[in-house]
Amino acid sequence: MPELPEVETIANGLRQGGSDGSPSLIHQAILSACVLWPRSIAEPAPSEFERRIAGQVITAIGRRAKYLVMQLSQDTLLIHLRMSGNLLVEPHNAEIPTHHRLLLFLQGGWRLAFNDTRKFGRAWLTNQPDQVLGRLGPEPLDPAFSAQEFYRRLQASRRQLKPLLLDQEFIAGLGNIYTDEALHLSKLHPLLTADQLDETQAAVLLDNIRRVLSSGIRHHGASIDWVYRNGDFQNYFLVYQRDGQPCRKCGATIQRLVVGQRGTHFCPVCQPTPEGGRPA
DNA sequence: CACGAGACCTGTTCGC
DNA sequence: TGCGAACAGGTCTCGT
Repeated sequence: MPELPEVETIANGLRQGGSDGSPSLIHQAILSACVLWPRSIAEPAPSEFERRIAGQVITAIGRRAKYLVMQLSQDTLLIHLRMSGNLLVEPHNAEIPTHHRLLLFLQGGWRLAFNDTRKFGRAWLTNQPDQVLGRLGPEPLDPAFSAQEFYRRLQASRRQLKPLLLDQEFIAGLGNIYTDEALHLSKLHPLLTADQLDETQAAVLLDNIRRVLSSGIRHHGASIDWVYRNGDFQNYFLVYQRDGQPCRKCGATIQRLVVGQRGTHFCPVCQPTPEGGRPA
């Protein structure tokens, strides 16, 4: 489910508290933890995770790329939601749903639950978060990340734009939805290679990456199926999962192809096939 | 270096 | 209705 805007929305919700009366998690103490699916804990071992997190206080909640970052009094708790993860604040004694993988029991009768149907998500409890986050590329919404720097990085690669933008070491936080949307707004075919872009196209692409991410955040993310249903950005998709439907810009039929084993959606008229490329 | 396939998982949807 | 295939917001590892 979650790309950058969805994780940002979740982090904001945990920081601010919910409309259902659930509290902000800032300054809350974690009384105890219960690991329900051991492989959801990347490090340390589940038993040590439970022992070590107990008694720590949540001091800050933020996001880096698609990672939720919870600063605790001694350690940092990192959570990556991967395909189907979600975080929920619930009454501590509520019935435990099937796909809950980790529970953190808090003061005041509440618990933080990590729910993850497909079990791809992971949590790290560490005092060296950079060992997990260190390889990530630039944060796209960071104003210090310049168009010139983005162009320089594109020039250094011969990879196709779609898989390159999904590579978290190249730029951190984009996923399948926002990549397809940003390429469409930029009128760039997903199979163009990075070094084919000129400086102007690079600047336009970065601008549109920021535009779709900001719009996604403004709409509290996208809710496509049963997983995460807080946002409505899905109502504004221009290409993602719109194959067979008319392009909202030109009326041509949106196409789908598979690139790097990911469904890829684009308008064949707005985003013409690159020179020498294979037609879609 | 770049790419493709397979793993990791469960659930929903689609075609016959 | 049943049943298998295809597909899903992500990332890692291995082979070519």
